Amino acid sequence: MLVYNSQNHRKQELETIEPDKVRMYVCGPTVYDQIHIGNARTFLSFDVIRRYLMYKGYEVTFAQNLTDVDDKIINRANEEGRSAAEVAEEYSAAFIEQMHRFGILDPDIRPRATREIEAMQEMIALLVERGHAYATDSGDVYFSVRSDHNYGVLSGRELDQLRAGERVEVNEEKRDPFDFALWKAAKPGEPSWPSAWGEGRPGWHTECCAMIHRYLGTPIDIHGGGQDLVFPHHENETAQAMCAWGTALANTWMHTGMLRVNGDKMSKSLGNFFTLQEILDRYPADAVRLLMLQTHYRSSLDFQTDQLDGAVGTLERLRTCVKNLRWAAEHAAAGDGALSEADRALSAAASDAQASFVRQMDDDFNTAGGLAAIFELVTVANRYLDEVGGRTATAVTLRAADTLVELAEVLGLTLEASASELPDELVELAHEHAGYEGTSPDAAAEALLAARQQARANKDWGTADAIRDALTALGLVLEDTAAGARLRRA
RNA sequence: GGCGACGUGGCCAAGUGGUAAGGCAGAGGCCUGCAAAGCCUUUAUCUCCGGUUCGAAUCCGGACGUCGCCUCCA
Repeated sequence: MLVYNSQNHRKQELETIEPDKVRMYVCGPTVYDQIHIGNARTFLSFDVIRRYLMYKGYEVTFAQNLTDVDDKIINRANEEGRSAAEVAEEYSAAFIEQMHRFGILDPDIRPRATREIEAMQEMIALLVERGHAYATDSGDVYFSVRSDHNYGVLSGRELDQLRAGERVEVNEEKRDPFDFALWKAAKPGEPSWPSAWGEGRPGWHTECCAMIHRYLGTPIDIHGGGQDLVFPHHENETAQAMCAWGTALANTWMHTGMLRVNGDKMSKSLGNFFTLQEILDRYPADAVRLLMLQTHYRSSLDFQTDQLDGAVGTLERLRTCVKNLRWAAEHAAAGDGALSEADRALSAAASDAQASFVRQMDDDFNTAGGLAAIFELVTVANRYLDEVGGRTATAVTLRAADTLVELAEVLGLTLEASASELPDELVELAHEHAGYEGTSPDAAAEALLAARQQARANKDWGTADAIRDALTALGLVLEDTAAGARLRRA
């Protein structure tokens, strides 16, 4: 399978360090606020990438950090008059909760910066020892970009070019304006840890690097993040790894495209800033997922809320198709076992969908193409149900349903909810309309459907519609199919 | 100023050399007592110009336009 490596701008055959194993790391959030849908898009992309690698049979070890000590956290804590640890804890929990809501699989390893101080200090000490970092009188430790002749390899930048149009941060202690902090001396009241360079805390670029080294070993197969992290974050990470351990940090760098909202860059000043929580409060997680996956992960994604309304219906179409297939298989008239031409066509379509899905996803995780493969099977399946009526071939029909469910699952989309129970109100309703005397909602439903069928047979449309309207009021949809009437949740 | 991405039907979006996937929305039709679900039909030569080629949305050059990064933003 081909994977685009943003370090050399090429799609390359994925060759893992260990056979059939993938070690991957994706930069997690700085936990100072609710994450927004731009963050969510990145995490979703890597969730699907991970799921697909597993689907292909790789044993994936996935690590993602929580940056729980940082300027932004400290600022927020100061504004709110509480400790940085409290702020970090609140938003760490919120992040994990929202990831669960969004259907993102938990990482195998979720290190937190504040618990990895020792590993970071070891790395910093090594960099100082090798002449790639230096401590200042203030107690900061900086990485010396000029000491690394490879600096810029990831982002394709050169220090001197950067300098041309760049305003320079005034800091007389730095040897070069682009030197970045590995360790920051603590100011009063800030969280800090003792070190050889005095009380302080780690710099952002240092965290990921040290955690990767400790938990996954370097190099890893895939390192991911948003495109905006290429420079300076990932550039700095790879520079540290190379200088500290003499190894690349990652063989493949993957970066997701930025998300915009209704045509504009998402920003608080424009008022188009959405948190994941807000969106998931308004729309089903799978609809958001479906919409995002219709765009390739490397493209910028214009997030439009009116498209989201459409995605809700699209998702329903997928689920309805699976339900209809299952229903048809259950209610199929017994046949002689021979497959008709239509049966064989459906069977072939299921195979084709599977093959096409893999072909698309093998090409740098083309989820839009993968979805197209799924929809093509949906269309064929619906046509099949339309044509054969009640004479479906059970095995073939179930296989089509299974294929849809399986492929969608690779994308993290759930097409079949666990069977939900019918509401108790049906009993009362059945008593009223059908003279039902029992207590089982299921039996009540059957009685109601039977009563309505009788009314329809008598052309008593008023009664038939009254029953259907009452069911609708309970959130149930009644559908008349070739094989009889059926109930489903709205 | 430097680095990079992109410009495909009303909207979104796949597609990197052989005559344009898919989704949403719209229109017409079919099925239905009416619905629901679904089916069928219907809308593009790919920003523009030039070049390479038997042949380009796809390669090269140019123009116009949009966007991202270069500020510890996924």
